[in-house]
Amino acid sequence: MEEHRHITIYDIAEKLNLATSTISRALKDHPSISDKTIKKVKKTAEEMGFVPNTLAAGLRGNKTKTIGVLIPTITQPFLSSLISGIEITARKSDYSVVIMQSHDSYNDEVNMARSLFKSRVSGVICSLAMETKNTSHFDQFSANNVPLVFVDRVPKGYNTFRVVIDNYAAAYKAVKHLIDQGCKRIAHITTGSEFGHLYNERKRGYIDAITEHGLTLDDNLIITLKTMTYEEGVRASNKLFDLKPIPDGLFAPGDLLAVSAVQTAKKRGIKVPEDFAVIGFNNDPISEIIEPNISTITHPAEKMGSAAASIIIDNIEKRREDEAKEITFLNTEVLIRESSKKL
Amino acid sequence: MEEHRHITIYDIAEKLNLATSTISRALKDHPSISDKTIKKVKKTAEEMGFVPNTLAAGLRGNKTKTIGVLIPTITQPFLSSLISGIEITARKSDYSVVIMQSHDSYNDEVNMARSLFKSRVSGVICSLAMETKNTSHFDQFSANNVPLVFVDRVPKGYNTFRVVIDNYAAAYKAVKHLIDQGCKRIAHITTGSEFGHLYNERKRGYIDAITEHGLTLDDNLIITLKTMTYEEGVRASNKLFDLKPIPDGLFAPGDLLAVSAVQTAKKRGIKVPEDFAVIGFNNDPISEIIEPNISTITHPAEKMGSAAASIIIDNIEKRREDEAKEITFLNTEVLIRESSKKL
DNA sequence: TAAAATAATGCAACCGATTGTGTAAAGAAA
DNA sequence: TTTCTTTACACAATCGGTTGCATTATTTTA
Repeated sequence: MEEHRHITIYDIAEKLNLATSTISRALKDHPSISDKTIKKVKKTAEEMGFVPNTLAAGLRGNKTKTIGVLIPTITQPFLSSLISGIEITARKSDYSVVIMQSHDSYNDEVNMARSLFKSRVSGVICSLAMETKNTSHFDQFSANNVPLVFVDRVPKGYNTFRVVIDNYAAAYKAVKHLIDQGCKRIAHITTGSEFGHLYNERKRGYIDAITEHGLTLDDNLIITLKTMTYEEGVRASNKLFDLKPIPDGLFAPGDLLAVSAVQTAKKRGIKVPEDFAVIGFNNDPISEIIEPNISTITHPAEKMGSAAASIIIDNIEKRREDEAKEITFLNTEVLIRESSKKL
Repeated sequence: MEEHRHITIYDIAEKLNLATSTISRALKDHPSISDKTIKKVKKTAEEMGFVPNTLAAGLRGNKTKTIGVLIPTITQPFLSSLISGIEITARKSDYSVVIMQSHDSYNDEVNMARSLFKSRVSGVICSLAMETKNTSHFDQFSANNVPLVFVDRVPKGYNTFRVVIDNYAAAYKAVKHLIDQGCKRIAHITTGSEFGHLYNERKRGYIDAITEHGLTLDDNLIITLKTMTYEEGVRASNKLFDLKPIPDGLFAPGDLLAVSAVQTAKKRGIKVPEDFAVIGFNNDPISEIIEPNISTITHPAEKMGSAAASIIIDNIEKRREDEAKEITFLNTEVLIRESSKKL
């Protein structure tokens, strides 16, 4: 295991009595280099164990073939699938993926954005931290022509690419499904977030579905949580089950919450779905394992990651015009399983 | 959103009538620069919006402050927690983390290792692909003094850092616990892997615990699976439940398998833990949500990631001697929950 | 066969920060 | 005041590919 210096194109050039420019071009099949030379150079490079130095190339060309990913956390099924999609797509075009977790902290997000910028990433994919209200820390990317794609948790009124689902429509579909199953008093769990936010959109979908189908909106059936943890879900569920006539349905904007509701119901002897139908959101792995397994809304995490990565790459390679920062909507579907199937 | 060229130390140097070397040193508080100059330089850099170019620094110093992570997939709770630990620790020392997924493919792993090497990562953390028998594709790192840490799925007889748990001991403890609960015919699910592999170590622990406590080893109680999916787990469980006297306990080397067994048991009217006690492995989130919740072995994923990252960083910053490529063992504990509590 | 056109390769600047060495300026000791 | 130290900064090479332009070799056309 002796340490040996990296082989460079200079070494190859010297050995073959050629110029480094020729080596550089030969290695990437430049048309102005003869086939004979190309073959010879590649063979020698191989023999000498040449490994191109990405840094040098990146410095010269000011592009790093690296995508920065800035998300709240990677230990959530949705987000880890998202990254998986990004990574797979990036890799196909030989891009690397660097990950940073904001842990939903605004300050961390700001610092990490800076850090990504410093490392000259070729593009950035971001799902905003919960705390983030202001997105000016992303201006550095736009100002320097670094493609930026927001995914899932996107800012409003910021002119960049966005890859999202239609949260309003998805929520509407979910609630509509419960109504179709005969539910009359449908509860909802949400989180206090400003207008336009994903959870707010879902809430809007819930409200509209209720009112547009002749049901009455009951504020007592809407529980607002600060954090969407399992424990909080249990608290919320208990609150709902303490109501005089308990609700007969629940639209939870996340599967973990749905699970907590189902389990709390079971503990209190409330039958799911007969007495209490539940539909979640995301199609997390757990939703199909729990018993009864949970109806949910599919959330194409991996596809979203893939789409985001494609936008970045196409934009860099200029296969796509970068005039319009369009929004990409991906499809969601109602996945009916046991927890909501009354009929 | 006009595009503006990046500000460099040359720009600062020109503005202040100083040499770039002075700027460079001033920015990092070099002792040979006067405080006055340092202050002036930093202020100007700030004003001009200077962002250091990591690439240039990396090229010059041949170090990138980047840790490459090469793992089978990130969508497994254990591995995403591992990455989380790596990222958090790396970030504290201002290191970036690039992720690649081998998807348990040997070829992908080889290519990705190359790719990481090309991008001159400062260190590599790897959990081996299932397919991987041969680790020569990691020689390039050792040969060039790039610290390499294997985590969890580590190769045998390869002189690098390793961060692992004692799989043998953990399995032994798990089975011992079942025995303590009164189990006599304990089943085990495993996968066909060579000697020294993690699953094999767990199997060894299982076998020794059985034999050393006066129980008889029964080959029919050991099911070997190709892949450790939920569906395969159901198949394995059904096989076990088809035996004349069914086993009265199961040590599953993963929580998903344990869950599949518990649920299959319930479907067949077998009571858990009364008729069939189950203990899993990893302490995946699902294990404490499922009902009955599953006893398991804690697997300190995030700590392992943290430890691995620390080894890399300490090694680079030479805070640690890099002579001995020691093995770091992290603790595991038996987490007793409902699925195994007979007493 | 000379001139023109094309192909193949070389030269050298460049990307931006780092750092060993050299030098001028300022202060201390003689 | 002169000499010796420090202190503070400048010079210039370096990391390793990349690329515009110049030059030489080869082939085609006149």
